Amino acid sequence: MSSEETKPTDYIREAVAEDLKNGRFNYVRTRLPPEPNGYLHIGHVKAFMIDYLIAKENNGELILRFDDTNPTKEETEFVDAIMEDARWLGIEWAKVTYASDYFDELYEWAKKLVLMGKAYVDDQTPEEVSANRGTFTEPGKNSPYRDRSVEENLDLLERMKNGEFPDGSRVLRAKIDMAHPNINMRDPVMYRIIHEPPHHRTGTKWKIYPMYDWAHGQNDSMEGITHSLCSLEYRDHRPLYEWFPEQLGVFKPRQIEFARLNLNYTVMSKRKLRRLVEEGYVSGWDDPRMPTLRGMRRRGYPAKAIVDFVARMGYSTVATSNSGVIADVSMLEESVRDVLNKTSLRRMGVMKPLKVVIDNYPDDLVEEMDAINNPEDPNAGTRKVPFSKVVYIEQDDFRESPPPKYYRLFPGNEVRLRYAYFIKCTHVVKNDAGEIVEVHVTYDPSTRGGDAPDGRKVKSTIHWVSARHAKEVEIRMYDRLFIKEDPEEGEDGFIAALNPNSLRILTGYVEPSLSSPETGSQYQFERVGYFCVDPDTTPNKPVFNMTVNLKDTWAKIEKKGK
RNA sequence: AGGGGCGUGGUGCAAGGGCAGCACACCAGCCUUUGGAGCUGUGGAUCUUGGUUCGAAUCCAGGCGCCCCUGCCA
Repeated sequence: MSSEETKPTDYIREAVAEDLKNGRFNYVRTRLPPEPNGYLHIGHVKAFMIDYLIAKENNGELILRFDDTNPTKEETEFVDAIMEDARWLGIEWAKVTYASDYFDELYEWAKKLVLMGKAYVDDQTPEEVSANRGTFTEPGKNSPYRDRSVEENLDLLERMKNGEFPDGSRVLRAKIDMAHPNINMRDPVMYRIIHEPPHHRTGTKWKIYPMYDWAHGQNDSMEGITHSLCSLEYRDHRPLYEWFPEQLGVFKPRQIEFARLNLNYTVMSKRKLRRLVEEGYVSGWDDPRMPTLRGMRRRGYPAKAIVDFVARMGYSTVATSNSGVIADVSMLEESVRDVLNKTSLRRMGVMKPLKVVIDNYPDDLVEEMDAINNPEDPNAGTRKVPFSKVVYIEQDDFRESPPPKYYRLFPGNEVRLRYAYFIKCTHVVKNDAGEIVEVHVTYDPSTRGGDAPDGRKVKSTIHWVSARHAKEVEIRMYDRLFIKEDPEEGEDGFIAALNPNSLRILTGYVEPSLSSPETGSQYQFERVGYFCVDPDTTPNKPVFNMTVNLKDTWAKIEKKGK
């Protein structure tokens, strides 16, 4: 119906449609192959969404298959975490499988290859294997064990499997072409020996484990995956991906690659994220500054915003950096604002309080002002906000001597306190250090609610909180984690590029309707930004995370003036 | 250097022989009880050289540039 509903199209969807049309496949099945060794981050979402959507749009199904082929790296805890994050995004799958489910069958297929003379056991040391692989410009050398008899290969492979040989002593290799210009085709390793630790699912049953190229493609085939979507760096593996099922005479899925998603001002590599956590630069994997889904969720990014962002980004085969593309975080932030603007309840909260005394307001009077909960959503209704003689306003909303184009409060100027009254500044009170501690104003009683009966206008409306009704809260203001657009460059460079001000903790005041907020709930603090209630909240002390600020036109003007 | 991939405003994507368009960013204005939201408008791009063609971002050739590949990681 609306233009938003027009189906996005791209070369991947086109390829799938074509395969269906010309009969290469008569159904669609995709797979999500995360390795359970880390938490999901925004970069993963791109792959998750295309796999999910391609299946969904074609009435097909998605299989979530954990790629657990290396017991030295994988942990069960990540299996649950990955599923939880994927569900949060709204991804649905037909079933969950594990590469390890297919270890037996895969082993049979390997023996078949040995029988065909297409695979052999190599006794070279890892160093020899590496040295004999050749270089980009020189061909590799055949292993001296390359032409063993089928019987010997079968026997050795069986004994490898049974744990008769130590780690690293032998591997099973595909027999392809040691002179192939594509290094992946130079007799790639299929199985290596790993005794410890036990596998998280198969325990100590296996002493050999399949390599990615051997396991992944064959698992795709076994599961009847039609479209195996992966990132650009696997382009070079495609000949091998196709070679195995070709030899075996089994079902051949189609692999299609796309550019990975990176964001500027952040790092995405597992290793670097881990360092941030382990060395305490952030509070954990769910630190609101992390590009992990857990971090973004805690920060208050709606799943929909992340999904929208990735959809807006599109798919391509452009490789700007690290097999992918570097998106501008402002696009993500705009998606977040887009969603939150429509859904968030408005509240008033003061981040950096400045005391304002309304000299002509009765000392003990308290009035209840009507405030709109969400101008974007009439159904959200209104609420009462208490008003009294002393209020807090934002320090930024007052200047003793206003710069050009400053419309807010300054001596002699009249502004509106949102939903309350017009006030006019008369004078300020300073402490010994010369800092302004109180601003004195008078109010116009006829402007209750915020409109002047005489029709006069004010150029500015500012937010406020009644001092005696205010609830003190902790406010965590976030900024980008890194000061450099590309902190990835260099090994240690990213630590040096950390933004020292990525977290600032403030003590602010919020209106009483927020005195015991529910963890996870989201609000817009008017004129400031979107905030969500952090799990660190206690009944005594609510903690708010700034999800994203509102666009700040004044800040822009001011910056330009300097 | 060998193989593979890719070059469209600042960023991310469209257009696939026929007026280079969208989103974000940027700039100007309108509107406003959020300097928010919304609305209107401006500026800015086809890596380069040559070829094919009435016509090229698109097809061809050369050049240049960027990304990936020499794990018993995925």
